[in-house]
Amino acid sequence: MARTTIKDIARECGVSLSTVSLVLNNNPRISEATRQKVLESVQKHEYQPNTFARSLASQSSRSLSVVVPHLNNVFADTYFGEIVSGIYEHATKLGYKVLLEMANQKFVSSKEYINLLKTRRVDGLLILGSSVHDDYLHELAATEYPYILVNHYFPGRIMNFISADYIESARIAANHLLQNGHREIGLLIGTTTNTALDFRDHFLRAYTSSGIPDTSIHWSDGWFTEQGGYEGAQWLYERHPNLTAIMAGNDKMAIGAMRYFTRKGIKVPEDITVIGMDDVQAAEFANPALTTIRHNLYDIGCKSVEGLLTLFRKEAQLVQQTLPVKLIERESSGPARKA
Amino acid sequence: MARTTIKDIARECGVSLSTVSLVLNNNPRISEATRQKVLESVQKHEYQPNTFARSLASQSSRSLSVVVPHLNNVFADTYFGEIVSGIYEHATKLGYKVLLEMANQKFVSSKEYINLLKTRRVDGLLILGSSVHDDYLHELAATEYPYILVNHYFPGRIMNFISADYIESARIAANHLLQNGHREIGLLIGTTTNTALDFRDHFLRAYTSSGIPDTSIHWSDGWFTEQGGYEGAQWLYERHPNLTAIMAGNDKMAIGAMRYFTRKGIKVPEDITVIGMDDVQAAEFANPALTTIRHNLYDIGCKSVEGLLTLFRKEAQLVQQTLPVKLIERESSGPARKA
DNA sequence: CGCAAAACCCAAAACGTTTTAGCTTGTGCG
DNA sequence: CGCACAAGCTAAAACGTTTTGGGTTTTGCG
Repeated sequence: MARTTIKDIARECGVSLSTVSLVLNNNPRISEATRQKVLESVQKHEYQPNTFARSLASQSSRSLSVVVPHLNNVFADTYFGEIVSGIYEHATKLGYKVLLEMANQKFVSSKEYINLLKTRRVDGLLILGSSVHDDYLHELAATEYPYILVNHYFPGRIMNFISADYIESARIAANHLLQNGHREIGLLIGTTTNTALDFRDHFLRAYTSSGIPDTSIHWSDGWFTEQGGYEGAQWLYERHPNLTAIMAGNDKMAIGAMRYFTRKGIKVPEDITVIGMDDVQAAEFANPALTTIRHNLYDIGCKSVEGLLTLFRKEAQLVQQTLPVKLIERESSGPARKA
Repeated sequence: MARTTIKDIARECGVSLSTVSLVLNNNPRISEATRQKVLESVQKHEYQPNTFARSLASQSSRSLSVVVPHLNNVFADTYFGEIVSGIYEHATKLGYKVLLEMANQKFVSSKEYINLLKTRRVDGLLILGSSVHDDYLHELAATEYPYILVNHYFPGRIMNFISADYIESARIAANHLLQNGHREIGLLIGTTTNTALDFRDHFLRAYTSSGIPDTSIHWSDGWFTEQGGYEGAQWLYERHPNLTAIMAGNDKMAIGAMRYFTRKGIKVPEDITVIGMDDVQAAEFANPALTTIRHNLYDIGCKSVEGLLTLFRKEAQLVQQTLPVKLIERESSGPARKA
């Protein structure tokens, strides 16, 4: 019942352990004949190298961790889900295993983010949904360990990141709204991420540079959830009933906002335009279908794995990449209603 | 720059490696004095045992794999997401790491499901979203390795599972519809899972045993997605415009169905009732809010981890558990319209 | 044929733990 | 006082690989 080990293969083939190991690692120093012999035996016994022995000896685990934020039911969040899908599929293709981690209190206080790397449990970290308050990231950045901030960044800091272009997103969104005659806008977006802050600033800038006073842009902080969107929309609308459009920081908030308006008997898009961001799958199936800025989260996941690998291979010191975005027009946006 | 190892701790404390190891594993054979001394040194150096050395020596990894089905963007599926959340949080609490796996072609053909266990890469498998066609499961079941089918089962087979009560779900749903006067029902549910088949059979049975002929229940196969729901609703409605209710196999299908009806100008619930199953978060924020049978997926995740542990500890040979469900009435269901 | 260089393979150390049999002490009891 | 036994600790084997310096064989060439 004992597992077949490299030793069994070596014995059967009449070669040394090292030879088998070298074959398994595609080392060119082994002759084709020996290689074949070994591979056959491997096939025959369905031999699988023990990962732990391998990792122990080679000081590398060929795994990476996905670090998600500490939110309720976070894996049910499609924003993270789409990124994780990209990460998983790309990592697997490249022979890497994916571990799950959550950046909760314990993760931070026990410095698990360093320990995972120090113990070589994983070769690198892909950090999702971090916030401006995650100070531990700076400690991580000060080490030599490979990590990447996924769809977040800290302007001016030397940190690895892969992110959608939030500045371009702001421009596109503002243009779309301007072209449709919207002058009084409600901005529904949190303040816990630099991406959101960048978006807000550049959205404002786009409006003011079109000659529209920034007093026309009303802004509400809030969680990036349906609930947050619902409440934010209510807060904004009760104070500014002359709004003709809501621009939300993500699709979930937009969907929450639409829900508020529907409840109130306010029609989207006839009475008010609602625009989201990300283009998660739910956007298409929202009612009405949501106009949004597509961020291709799946692709961001893939690119992040790619970036991590360049760090593994020491092909780069710093990975900083901004990915293109585009407007997806569906049913929830239209011309501003007449006052 | 070398990591501190058990050796360093041993040297500093003037004890042997074994002693340190025993302390770390809470072995009672070590005196309190020595224990304290060692623990202090461990604290001081922020010593972390190397997981791989540990796993290699102890033949156990304290990790488990979540196996999700091979679907596009599967991690963005909130059904799986809620279960994974439960699994992750409960596993972490118990000191287990969580690895991600997808049951794709390669996973099956290369017998990865056995290899993971054989190489002790993980101690057990939690298999989500399996289908009646997943024959590899029977091979797995024939081994001694710990695994659990999550929210799925094979009636009559000796296999470990934890699942919501689909039979009770069928009864509850049927009752709700019967009480609201619905006589012509469209059943929107796949045939790829035994849970779905059980649901369908018992739903039919509940109706026929109320004296309603089974010709009043119209049924459409389909994928468990919004798209599947949309198309299924269309298919059913075009053939049977006298339907007054749609019962969907999950919330996503229900949401897809609602979308179809809204597009068609058919009002939910005034013209037609739509009921989902699972109660994922999107159900609450659907438009209108979806009436559904709550399966508490998060809890199913927790219970699955629990079950796996009883297998690890050999406290049970077989884990088979059915969890309670309940009706959540929201806005999408109501009395049948008058003919 | 002889020799240097190239090709191929191996031995052994290293990776950092767990685990168990057994070795010292110390203790209690007759 | 001597002995049995327990308590506390240790030595050493085991876990299954990778890696590298060096040894042996083969090849090519003069």
